Amino acid sequence: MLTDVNDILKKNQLSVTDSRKSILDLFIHSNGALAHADIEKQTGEKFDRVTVYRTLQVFMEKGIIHTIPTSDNSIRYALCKDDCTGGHHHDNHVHFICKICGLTSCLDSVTVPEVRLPVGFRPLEKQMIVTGICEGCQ
Amino acid sequence: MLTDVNDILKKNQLSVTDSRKSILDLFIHSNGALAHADIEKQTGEKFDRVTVYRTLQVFMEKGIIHTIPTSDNSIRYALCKDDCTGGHHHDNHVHFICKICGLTSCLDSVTVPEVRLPVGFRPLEKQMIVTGICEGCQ
DNA sequence: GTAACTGCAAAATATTTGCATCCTT
DNA sequence: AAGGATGCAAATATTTTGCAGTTAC
Repeated sequence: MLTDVNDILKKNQLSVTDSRKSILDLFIHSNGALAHADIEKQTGEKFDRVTVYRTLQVFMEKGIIHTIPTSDNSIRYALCKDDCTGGHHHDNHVHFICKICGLTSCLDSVTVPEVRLPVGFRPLEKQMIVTGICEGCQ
Repeated sequence: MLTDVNDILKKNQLSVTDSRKSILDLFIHSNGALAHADIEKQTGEKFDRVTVYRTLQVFMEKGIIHTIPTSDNSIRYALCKDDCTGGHHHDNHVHFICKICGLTSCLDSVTVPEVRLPVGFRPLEKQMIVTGICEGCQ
């Protein structure tokens, strides 16, 4: 997996700018998923709120990050693996949300199991979110 | 399962009011999950937006409804089964979202499968959301 | 009658859009 | 130099809060 932000941006035909570098770097060095607010704070509010929105949007379109929906309306974003390109997400891993510290992590080693749907429903993508208590909060 | 709105409200120690009756009735007679906006429209905008917020909140606290998170930030609500009481949700069914018509349904007959998490993660609840094409849109 | 619920107004928050300026290539 | 990205201002949308009047019990 590419870890140099410049390479990742170039590979995705994005011009290399300050905000994109910083935000991408944040994702690479963070061990959990990030909410919009986290990104603003952790970049020291150096970038305009609007820039953060647009950067996240572009990263989503390019398949660099994906969203993790949560039941409390707070969307979080996390890095995709290499095989997610051009908005086609194959993130077949389980997401874990800690009830105590709120840490939202991708359990890359845990694949979402298959399920058998009732007749008439054709599945295309599946997501699984487990909430509980994480390593650090035990 | 109780289907009379008055009974459900009383059983949950809620006073029986117009808005609560109408909104609960909506849930009972709708075959998919509802977003805030759906509820406003389908009640003919008879109730204040704020009342809808507060009603949903109370229904959530009482375990009458639960949320279904979606990746596009649009939370939807659906009726809980009987065994969800006092905010403790045991909705172990899979949720399905149709890519075409947007219908969000609870597949009550499909249970969320077990997964084995890495050491250190203690699971408490799990959710599974499958997106695809529903019966009507095939 | 009293406590709880509603609607209105308004505050607070979140998201989107347009446009002039600046930066990357 | 040209196209794209950013920041600012402002429009729009969403959610929350306070309070006075109304309704359920």
